[in-house]
Amino acid sequence: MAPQAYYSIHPKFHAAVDCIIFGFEEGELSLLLLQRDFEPAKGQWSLMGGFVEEGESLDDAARRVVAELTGLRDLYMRQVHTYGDPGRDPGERVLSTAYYALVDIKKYDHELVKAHNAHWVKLNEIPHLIFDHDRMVQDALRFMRYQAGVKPVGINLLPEEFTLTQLQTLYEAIQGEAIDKRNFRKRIAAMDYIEKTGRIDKTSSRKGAALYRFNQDKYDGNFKI
Amino acid sequence: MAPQAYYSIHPKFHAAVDCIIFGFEEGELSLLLLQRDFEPAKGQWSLMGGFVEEGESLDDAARRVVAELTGLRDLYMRQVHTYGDPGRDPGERVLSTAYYALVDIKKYDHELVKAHNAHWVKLNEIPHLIFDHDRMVQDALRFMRYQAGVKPVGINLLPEEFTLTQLQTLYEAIQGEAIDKRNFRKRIAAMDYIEKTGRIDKTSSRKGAALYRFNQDKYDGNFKI
DNA sequence: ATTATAAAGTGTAAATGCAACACTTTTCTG
DNA sequence: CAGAAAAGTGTTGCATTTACACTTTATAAT
Repeated sequence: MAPQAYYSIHPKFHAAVDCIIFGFEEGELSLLLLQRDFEPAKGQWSLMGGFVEEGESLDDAARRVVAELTGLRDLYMRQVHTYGDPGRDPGERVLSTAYYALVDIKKYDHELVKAHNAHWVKLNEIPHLIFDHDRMVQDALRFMRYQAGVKPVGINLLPEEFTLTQLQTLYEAIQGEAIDKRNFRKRIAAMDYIEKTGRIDKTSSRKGAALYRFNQDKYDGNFKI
Repeated sequence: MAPQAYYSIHPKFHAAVDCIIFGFEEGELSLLLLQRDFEPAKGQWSLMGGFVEEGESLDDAARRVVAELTGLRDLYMRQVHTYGDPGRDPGERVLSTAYYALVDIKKYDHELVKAHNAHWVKLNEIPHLIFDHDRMVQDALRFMRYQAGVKPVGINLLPEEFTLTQLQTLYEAIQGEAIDKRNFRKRIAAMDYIEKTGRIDKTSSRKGAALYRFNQDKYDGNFKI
């Protein structure tokens, strides 16, 4: 039996990635969703997705797809799950791998987003999405929440410098419940990898709030030895 | 543009599942691994895997593949991750989704396992595996450990009735560290869904140890209001 | 029959971590 | 200069977790 025969008796499938793109604004989490002006499912809402190309890894495909919509590279992205039920895409059979991405909502490319007819939609205002995208969003949200409870991934949703109030509001949005300010600041103070920059943000209060930044090196250092 | 054209300009890929099959014996976790007497990579060690067929979901493919090797159905299985780097399979490009399965090591079909040249290998004696299967095992182990810390999935590795010593030894194997007996039993006592059967196991002690069983209904009930 | 053995089974006290809680400071605006 | 609006700051009680050692029971050996 020729070496290739081992593979060729088996079917092949389209492979896609679908991206759950999280942003944070006005104290709430939002997703960047497409109001599709293209087939299939034209007119309906969906996640941003795309097919995996030859020679492209799944991770690369997900990064490309997010960059096509937002113009942003080097985002924090994680694979969530792969959805493979026959019939999940009513057109042809497609295996789709969901990724979530965290973006600083101040930074995306507005032109690209407009060109794709995409919109930031607050978490509790999300419309029904096509195919199994609703479930993808649920799974991604659960996974992102879990990860945010374990490591400081949420910081990817904020600008490089942020106030403690912003950070707290973010974590309240992620967890979906209020956090005590003093307990929160105590916890942050114990994280030496969240450090004061010395700069002051005057945009949101008269008194001004200290700006902080995430120090990746110090964070990595906590796990050595 | 014909509806199909949307899909057909994109490449298709082989889709496989690879299964990390956990068992528990002699106080240690083991994996059921193949010593391959077939191509590709004949002679090397690998996970049990198989291609996804037409009309078959990923979950179904994983269940089928595990059943082909063990004869067991209705196992506790969870998707871990999908591996899609080009070149991860040196033959042709294959996207592979890893699943872990938990089996009661007393119950598998010895004939089938022998026919596949598969062997139970203790976790700390696992040889190098082909392709990216080493990484799959690491990812599956981490995920299984996490899940075992959150819900009582480990019970799927034990017979239906088990002693508290067996259960403790299992959790020590999963966590990789010793647990205090009195604290462990206190915690179990607080779980009303782990209940005494009234039967006694005399095989491992002169005194005899009470047998317990997992009550799925009571467990589910704990989450209703 | 007695004793030795081997695992099962059992409670308390200290320490740590987590949650609850309210007022002062600062600066700008009117 | 008075008021507003957000930033910033410690302590105490409660709950959870950890540390820790002896008794009980049935069988096997003598």
